[in-house]
Amino acid sequence: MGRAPTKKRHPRDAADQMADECLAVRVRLLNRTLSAVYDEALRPLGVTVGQLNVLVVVAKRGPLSPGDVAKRLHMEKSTVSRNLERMRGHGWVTLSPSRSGRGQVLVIHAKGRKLLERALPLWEKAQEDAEALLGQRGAQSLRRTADSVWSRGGRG
Amino acid sequence: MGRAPTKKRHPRDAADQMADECLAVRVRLLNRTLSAVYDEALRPLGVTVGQLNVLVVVAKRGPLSPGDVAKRLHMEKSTVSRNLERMRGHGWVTLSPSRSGRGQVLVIHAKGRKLLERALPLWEKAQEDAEALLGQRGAQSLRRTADSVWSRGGRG
DNA sequence: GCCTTTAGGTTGTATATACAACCACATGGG
DNA sequence: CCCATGTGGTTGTATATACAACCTAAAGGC
Repeated sequence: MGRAPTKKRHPRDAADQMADECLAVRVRLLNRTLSAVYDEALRPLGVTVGQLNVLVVVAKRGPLSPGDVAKRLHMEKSTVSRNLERMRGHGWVTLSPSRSGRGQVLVIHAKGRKLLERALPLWEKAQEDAEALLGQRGAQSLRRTADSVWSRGGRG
Repeated sequence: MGRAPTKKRHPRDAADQMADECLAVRVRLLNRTLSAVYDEALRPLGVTVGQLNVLVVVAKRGPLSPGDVAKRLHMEKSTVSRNLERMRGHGWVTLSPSRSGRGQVLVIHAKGRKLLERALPLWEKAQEDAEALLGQRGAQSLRRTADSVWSRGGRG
């Protein structure tokens, strides 16, 4: 057994290949890193960047259903359901049964709008930090890429 | 200067600005989307892409401590601790007290190497799908950006 | 008008993640 | 030697996420 057995000739080890190329490990790293930047900035307001993003959708798209939020953000309906549960607890949004047909409607509340206003400067700071971290090009490309995935999946 | 009406009022709503520019909502979207692609592909093996990524680090970097894994992947030590707990349960790695000094050492097991081998083709399929989703340029830029963040943070 | 189908939401379970508090022990000072 | 300190890991708690199972009520078929 002095020498490397024939099997030894993997052009590259599975581990090497995944480490060098895997897109998942990279997007997950960026997710952790950037989410931490925003969450830290927003902490004084007691809101997370994920919740803020949902709030933005509700604010912009007027009365809409939880299912619509899920579609727009490509999230599981159960995830949205539980996020909204917390947000309703804070009084940022209300959920009421739809008058017309089935389903329910979300509406942003005064408290929610207030939060958006107060969050803006903190968000801007985080956004700057994030941009510095990614670099102009990285940031721009991230936006372009995400927006393309978005429209394919039907951001509408 | 020309004319665009004096935007005396909110130049743009807070919600509009965040929706149009926020990097966090975008990286989070990509994370959900890509992780789903890989997790679905890997499901037959009962491993998640996050676990696979940790396993790759252990495989490549030989015996190393949980803390080293955390540093390398920019994860919380507690997160790593619990991920490893599950992976140890599957027998993919072992954790033993370090002979020299303090701390512990992780080693990949035969089962773990086997898993890497079996995962490779499934991972390749997922990687192709992911690349198709992002586009060549998006994928390349994601790799470049993540790798730069990585080295700054000290991937070494 | 009933009954079946199905869409929209919630609940159960599990992983991933992070912050804070804690614990255990190796190390270093005296 | 023994104690003080600091590092590495685990545990407690909370959010984010997803899949599967379930529930309820609207829609449709007949």
